[in-house]
Amino acid sequence: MNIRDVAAAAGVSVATVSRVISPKSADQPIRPQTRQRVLDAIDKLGYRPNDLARALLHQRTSAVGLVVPDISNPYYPALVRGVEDTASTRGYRVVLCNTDRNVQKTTAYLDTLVKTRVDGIIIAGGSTTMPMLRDVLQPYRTKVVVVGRHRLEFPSVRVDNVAAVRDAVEYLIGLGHRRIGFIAGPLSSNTVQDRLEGYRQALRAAGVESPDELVREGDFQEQSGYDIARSLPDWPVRPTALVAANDRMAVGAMAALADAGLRVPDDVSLVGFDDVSLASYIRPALTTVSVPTYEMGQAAMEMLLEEFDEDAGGSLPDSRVLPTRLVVRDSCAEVPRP
Amino acid sequence: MNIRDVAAAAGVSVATVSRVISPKSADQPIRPQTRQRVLDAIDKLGYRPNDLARALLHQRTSAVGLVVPDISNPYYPALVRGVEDTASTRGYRVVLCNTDRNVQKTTAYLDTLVKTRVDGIIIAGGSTTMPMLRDVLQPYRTKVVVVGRHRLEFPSVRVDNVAAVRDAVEYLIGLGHRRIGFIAGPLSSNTVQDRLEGYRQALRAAGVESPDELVREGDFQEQSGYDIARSLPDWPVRPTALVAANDRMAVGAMAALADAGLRVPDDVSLVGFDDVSLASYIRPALTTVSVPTYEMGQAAMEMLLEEFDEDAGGSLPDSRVLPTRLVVRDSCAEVPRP
DNA sequence: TTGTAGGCGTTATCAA
DNA sequence: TTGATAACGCCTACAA
Repeated sequence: MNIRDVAAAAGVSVATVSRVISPKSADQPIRPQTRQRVLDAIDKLGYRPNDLARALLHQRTSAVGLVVPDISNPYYPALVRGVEDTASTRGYRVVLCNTDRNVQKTTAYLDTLVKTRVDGIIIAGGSTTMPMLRDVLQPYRTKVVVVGRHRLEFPSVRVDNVAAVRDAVEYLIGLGHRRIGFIAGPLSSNTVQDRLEGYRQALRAAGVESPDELVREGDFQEQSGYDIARSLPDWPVRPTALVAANDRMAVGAMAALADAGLRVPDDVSLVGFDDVSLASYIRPALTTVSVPTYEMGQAAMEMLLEEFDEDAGGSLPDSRVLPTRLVVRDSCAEVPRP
Repeated sequence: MNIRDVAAAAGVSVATVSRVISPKSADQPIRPQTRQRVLDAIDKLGYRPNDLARALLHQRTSAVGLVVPDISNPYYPALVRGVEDTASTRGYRVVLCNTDRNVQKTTAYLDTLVKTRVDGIIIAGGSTTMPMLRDVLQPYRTKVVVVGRHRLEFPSVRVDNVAAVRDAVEYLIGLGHRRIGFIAGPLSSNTVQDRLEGYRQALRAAGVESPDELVREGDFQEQSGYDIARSLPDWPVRPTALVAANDRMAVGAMAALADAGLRVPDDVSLVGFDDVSLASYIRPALTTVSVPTYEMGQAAMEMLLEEFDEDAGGSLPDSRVLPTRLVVRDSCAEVPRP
């Protein structure tokens, strides 16, 4: 079932059929009567032009690769939708890749994406430096946008994690808290490093000590937040407030505190990060840093589109930093006076 | 940058290069020395074979379309991962499509998928009948698997929603509950209809009345669960237990009950559906029906692969019904004795 | 063991 | 206004 079948059925040449189905068929000179014959044939046969052949010819696939660590992580679905919505309205389709932050998988996916000649790739949350990336992509001028801070010289969209956590911690300090714990994600992650830096900056600016015992490394999953907070009664320095590097760990921590008989926020204040949709539905509702995840996906795709236009005379898009916002709900209170 | 460039760089013909890079290059007769020359050239040039051209030739793209209502719905990420993991280990890539249950979008996506000649399509959660589906796909022998109950004659993977909710309600009845409310999703959804049917069956079997006021229609989102449960004190018949058609609404309901000063489970018992990851981390931990979402994605992709093999002499896969399980946590208690 | 050439389905160029 | 044909990049008979 191809253009030749249609041509035969309509009694015209393939060139004529091509002119009818061409995206810019408007300005093609065709006798209305001929066009109709072709359209009828197409309809009767259920013919759909083969975009593979078109792509091969035009050297453009209208496909983009979207590389994320794990779509199961509640942080990513909104980002993916942001990308996908923007892509589809512009006629692009999205190939989804889950790397689990695994170098092997990442390499394999990039390889596939290059082999299928996607027009561009959006890489989100990859903490690995991946020096090979440039090399892999280089011979094929595949456009790239990264989401989050990377040590790579690509256009990027991100948030100011340092400032965001600094604000959150300053808020706690304003409530009188001095012993503030930090539930970090994997310390190898740039994002986590930035959030930790924001935490330290705020404490330093307030002239507050920040002993290392107050910083604990989790893995971004609920259970790690649970485990860390569950041990709180045994900490040498007992914090009156906890800041988690993401909401999943915050939720885990909240469960642990409840199980330990500690009340939030009366005994311990708690701040999360991301503002996933459930944050406002748990009780107490979680005070957290809202990250415009959907908009980040949107922005990333838009930047990729700009890069595509670059060949048509545009310029390389700048990196964009999107704003975060501290959403104050019910999980923080003034420091308890003993 | 193509096979000809490599051939030139290696001083051989394109056929020789092809034999080296061919997936079944093992049984190709090539002088080791020649092969090495080719490999060196490939390496030096950073060449990657063009899968578009291969696909055009072989009439297989190694791509599948995955159509979901909305990846932002916490139900879908695990399913998507199940599909994607299985696909990638078998050398397939996944094109993600979000329809928002919108017929327009769905049609547009299916059109794109057919035009790009994906080998197969997995359709999850589409409540629309879409009679056009058959027609669109027919001329191109695109294989299809649907997830969930559909009025379509495709192989499907699903769970027994009727039995699952029946079990849950029987559990509540066993705890002494008689007035049990049901927070439904959109009643147009087959899934919701089945869950509602399970609810009714259990009540009928126990000889319990189920007045219509006890069934309220939500939209699967947290807020609708919240709104419905928030009005509980005003219900003409006040239930001692609530069953929600999914966890998102259950979580919303739990928040509402807390805000209304009702204790879970002491005043009202609550059961969810899906067992999303946060269900075990809210307090009280949510008793819910566990749905093997990841495995459903896995199964769907496996069935698609079987369909691919069908051309090679296999048989059309049967539909598969995966088991659910009632996960008892802390959100249900015996009916309070007034 | 290696090379030549036709074709996968489409579009663009050139003629008619 | 329409038609013939050469690409796009690859693979696979068939020849050498």
